[in-house]
Amino acid sequence: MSDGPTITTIAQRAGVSIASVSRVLNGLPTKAETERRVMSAARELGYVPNSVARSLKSRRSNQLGFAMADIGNPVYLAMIREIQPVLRAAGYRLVLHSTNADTDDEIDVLRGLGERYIDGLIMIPLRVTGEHLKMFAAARAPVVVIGSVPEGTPVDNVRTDSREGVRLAVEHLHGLGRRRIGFVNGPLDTVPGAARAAAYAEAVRALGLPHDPALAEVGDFYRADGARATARLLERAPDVDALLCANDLIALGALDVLRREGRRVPQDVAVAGMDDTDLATLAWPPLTSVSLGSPERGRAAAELLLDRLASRDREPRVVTVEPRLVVRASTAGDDAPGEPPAVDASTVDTPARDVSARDGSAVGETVGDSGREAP
Amino acid sequence: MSDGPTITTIAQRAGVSIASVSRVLNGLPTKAETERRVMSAARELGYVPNSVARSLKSRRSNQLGFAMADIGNPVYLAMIREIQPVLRAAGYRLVLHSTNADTDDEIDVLRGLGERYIDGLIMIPLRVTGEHLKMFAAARAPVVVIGSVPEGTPVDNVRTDSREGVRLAVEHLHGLGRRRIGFVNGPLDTVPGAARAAAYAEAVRALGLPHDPALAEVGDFYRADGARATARLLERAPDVDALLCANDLIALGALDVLRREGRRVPQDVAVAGMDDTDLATLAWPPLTSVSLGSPERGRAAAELLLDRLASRDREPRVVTVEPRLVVRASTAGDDAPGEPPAVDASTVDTPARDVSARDGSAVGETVGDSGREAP
DNA sequence: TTGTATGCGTTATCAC
DNA sequence: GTGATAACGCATACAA
Repeated sequence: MSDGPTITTIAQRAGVSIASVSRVLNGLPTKAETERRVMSAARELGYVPNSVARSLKSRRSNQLGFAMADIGNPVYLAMIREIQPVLRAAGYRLVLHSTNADTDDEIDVLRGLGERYIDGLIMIPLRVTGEHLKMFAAARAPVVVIGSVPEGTPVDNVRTDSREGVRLAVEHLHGLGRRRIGFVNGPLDTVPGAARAAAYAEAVRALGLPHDPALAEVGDFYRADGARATARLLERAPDVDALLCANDLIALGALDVLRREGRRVPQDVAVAGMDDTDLATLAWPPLTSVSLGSPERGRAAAELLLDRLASRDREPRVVTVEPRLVVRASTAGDDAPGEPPAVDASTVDTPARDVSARDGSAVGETVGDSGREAP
Repeated sequence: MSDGPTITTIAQRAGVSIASVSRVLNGLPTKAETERRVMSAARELGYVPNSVARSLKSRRSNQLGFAMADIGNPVYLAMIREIQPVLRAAGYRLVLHSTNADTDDEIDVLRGLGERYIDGLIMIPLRVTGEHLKMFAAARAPVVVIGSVPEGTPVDNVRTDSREGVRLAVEHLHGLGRRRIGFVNGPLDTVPGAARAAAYAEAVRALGLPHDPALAEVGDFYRADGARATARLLERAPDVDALLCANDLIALGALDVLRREGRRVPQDVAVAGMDDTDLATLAWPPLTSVSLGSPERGRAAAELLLDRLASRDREPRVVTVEPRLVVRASTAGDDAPGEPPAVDASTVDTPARDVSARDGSAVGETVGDSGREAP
């Protein structure tokens, strides 16, 4: 319960100076006898170096931050799963920031870089404002942004081509003979929302389908919002035969509504999501989804950040992850283990894929034999 | 790009001493003129206080840790979603530790408390060894354990009664007329694995069902392992008419296998999981699951930790969260929105529940503070 | 090889 | 009120 031992404590106990203690602890050349005495004193005292003091001296916190809108979103989770081990292997701890997609919160996190409690940051802003750009430029530590930023922004950047992703999905649905392809989007003032809206319009036009505003609906990137938006869309355009959803959560909401209304998926309405999260394989029917390479983006971001920390003064880099279409039963239409239709530039996922390979559950709980609580 | 301004920089610029700067910055009484000059200098320089130096002085890092086996597990995710906002509201940052259920890693994290980079820790050990107990006793910062620990362990503790949870599920299945109730468990050398195995045996015995070892199978707490274990069980006991799975991931694996083998759920085999994660509402059919109150446990742990930080020298507390049975179609058998069978001490979940609402779930509050342990 | 002394950026305790 | 100055715990340049 005492106030943890310091190198001073050790020095006294070993009868040497604190400098010697520090040297031994850092593996610098020392006389064997000194080393022995220091080490045994340290062991006896249960010495653990104070990382705060060390950080103050070294100007490195050995911590890196990850800031996203909401930990609950499986997309971010997929990224964290990749990011964490990479950073950890490099000796960094991970500090989590949930910003609620709030711009002020994000700016605060960026300003927080000045506090020096993290050596760098991976951030996923849903909206990129002028203030963001100002903070990126003034950032006091390396920042890697996942998502698109304007050319010339002085940050490393990992992006995906969601326009191409939308095109893959729309063409897939079109290739299945669908002609009334609806789009359920998230907020248009977000980067992905705006990009996907534009991409949808473009893809539809490229296929020569008539432009019908009734086919596009906006909600938010959550399941319940997706359900509501889908309901509105169905009311306005009852003849839709396909739905592209701007992410998997929205698609789940769409499935909820379609089931409730008795429309068969995919026979009556084919449904596709985006992000290809674990949810896609869990949904029923399994959800066709555009993979935007979330794990890859997470890993790439982590590696960019580590590279940047190793050499500060190189040009900002941009890594682009190609989208892939992963076809499942929600559009393929065939439950039998036969071959789903071949799709250009796409990948076909096996239903047996273990989406939760790394998930170990079994959270602690009351021990069996002593399950009784003390009264 | 320069090396961030410090109070010294400000002092020079404002023509005052660093002490005055510190006072102004901390809102201590100062002459208006001094305050004005300091503030404007600080603003012009874009000063941000160095949290490391501040921590060294104050001996507080304003960071708290959360250590679990794997961030990818939806159970832990549910907890983090509750923990993060609570800690944040109290001014703490969250440092994440993924231990891979490795005892050595867990011990390392506990030892890390000596490094003072976190002021406290919430930990979920899958196995509790003697070394754990030793480290709990020697911990240099408050620790809250989610999961059971032996009586008298000097940590605050949040637990759930999974014995009762297993009983609820088994009785529910029995109440549906099932008499060949199988159990697919995780490793028996884990705390939850051991507890649930014992609870299953006891529940079956209490119902007067014959003890049949063929009905219990052990795998691991993952979907793929659950599938394999279920396959083995089905081969050994083809006549099972119900399956209780030790967590939701295992249950998903069981559903995979049952579907593959053409057994209808729940008509041929009723399936229930445990943990009531988001996965349960996504599965098809929606999965009956024993809620062990993960969000509540997370929140309770966070609050216990904050309380402890506020007053170090009170008795360790134990919070127990009561399990609830959440009945869905995988056992209720009826897809129509009719009334599922009434179950004692249970809750019926609506299919429309939004699993991604940030404020987690419509789960009712069942935190039962069992009060202090008898010392 | 070892010890002394200094600084990392703050806060806090003194005198003035 | 304000300004030197001493910690906080560690690493290191320099002297011995």
